[in-house]
Amino acid sequence: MERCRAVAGRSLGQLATQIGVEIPDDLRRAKGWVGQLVEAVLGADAASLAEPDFRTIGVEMKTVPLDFKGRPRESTYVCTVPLEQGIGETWATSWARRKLARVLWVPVEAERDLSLPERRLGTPFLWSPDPGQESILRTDWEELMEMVCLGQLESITARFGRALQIRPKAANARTMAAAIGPEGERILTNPRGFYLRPSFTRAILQQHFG
Amino acid sequence: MERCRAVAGRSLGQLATQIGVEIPDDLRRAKGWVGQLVEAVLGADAASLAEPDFRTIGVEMKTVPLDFKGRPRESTYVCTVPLEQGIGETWATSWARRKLARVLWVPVEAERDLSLPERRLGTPFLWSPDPGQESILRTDWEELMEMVCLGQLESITARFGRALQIRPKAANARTMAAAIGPEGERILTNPRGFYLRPSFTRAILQQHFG
DNA sequence: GAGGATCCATGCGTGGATCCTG
DNA sequence: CAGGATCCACGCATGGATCCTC
Repeated sequence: MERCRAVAGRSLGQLATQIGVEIPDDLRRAKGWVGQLVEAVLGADAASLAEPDFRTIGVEMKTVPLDFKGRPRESTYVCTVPLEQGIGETWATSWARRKLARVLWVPVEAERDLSLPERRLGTPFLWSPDPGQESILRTDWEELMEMVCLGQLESITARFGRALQIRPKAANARTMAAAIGPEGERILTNPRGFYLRPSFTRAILQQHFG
Repeated sequence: MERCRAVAGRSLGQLATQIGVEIPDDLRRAKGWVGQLVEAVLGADAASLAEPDFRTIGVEMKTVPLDFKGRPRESTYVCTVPLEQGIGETWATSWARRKLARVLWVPVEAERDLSLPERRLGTPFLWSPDPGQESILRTDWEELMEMVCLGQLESITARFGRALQIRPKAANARTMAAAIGPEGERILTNPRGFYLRPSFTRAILQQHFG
């Protein structure tokens, strides 16, 4: 948290210079660049720094791109959807719940007309779902995973789920992974991920910053 | 087979120059180099050439390093041992049998005092196990896999098996994979591979070249 | 605006085998 | 000598997310 206070208000340009990484022209070919930069600066795993590993303290870091009004511009990727192994799982044991149990949110300016180097970080903060939020997440997860397990994956769209949605997550639409089909058979389909809707993330930010 | 005739007798130096790859000083840091060179020259998968894929004709290629008397200097790696998934398998359905069903053997000079560029290829030839060889392989495989499935993997040494043996196959001894333990529990152990003993490979060469 | 599609970095497993010490 | 240990290349999956059309 000390390191978090130290980065609040700094620009991506300053941070990139500080750790000596090159800044891409834009994010089209480097979509995860901001997240990886911030991980490195804060000393998470992905950086090969001799710093404490966030996993060892059970904290997941997520950057959240903000528009000029401070609202999330994008959904937040959570984890991949278990397309075949989901049958024995429950919300309590799920990968999604573990990922969302303790999140370090890092707000980042992300208006398109703001160049990458001049975009600044907000103040990072730790969050865990309150009972109401956890209940919504659990309900969404259970409804979606029930469909997945019953072979109804193909009829799931991103419109399902109040807070948690399922969307494609792959290099491209030709990428295939095994899943359960309508008759219980094995089918090949595009890999999917769980994502948090911007409206949900927005509520978290409002809850914290008032 | 036409391409095979064309490479017989050529040196590794000639072949490397032909396809424009650099020759390492020795094989210590490039153990698979010879195999990958020959694959590329013959137009197998691994080469990104627009040539027929050996997999499409069901042929596995193996280089075999020879001493000055024409005897194999090393064992031949076949495939990894299924440490957890072996229970439902039989020799008939096994990965090892598929790999060994049709092999293109490529003899290569490999005396240590022969420099890499001057080592020459012998004449490659296609081989499939004859009934006697298949019987030996099947027996070895069945005995070894029975031990693996019964949780006796840790007591298997490279001394087991007439033709097919099990030895470590990993980056190093710290690499771990899941396997079945003595009480049927899940244990972590070093990954293993199936290998053909040099004596078996030697018999194949004698059978072919007389 | 948001659903569907896509992009890069990196770790891990497989496939190519040979090294090396008791 | 050969059993046990190791090394590189490369593909694929995961983790970091944003792009890009309706």
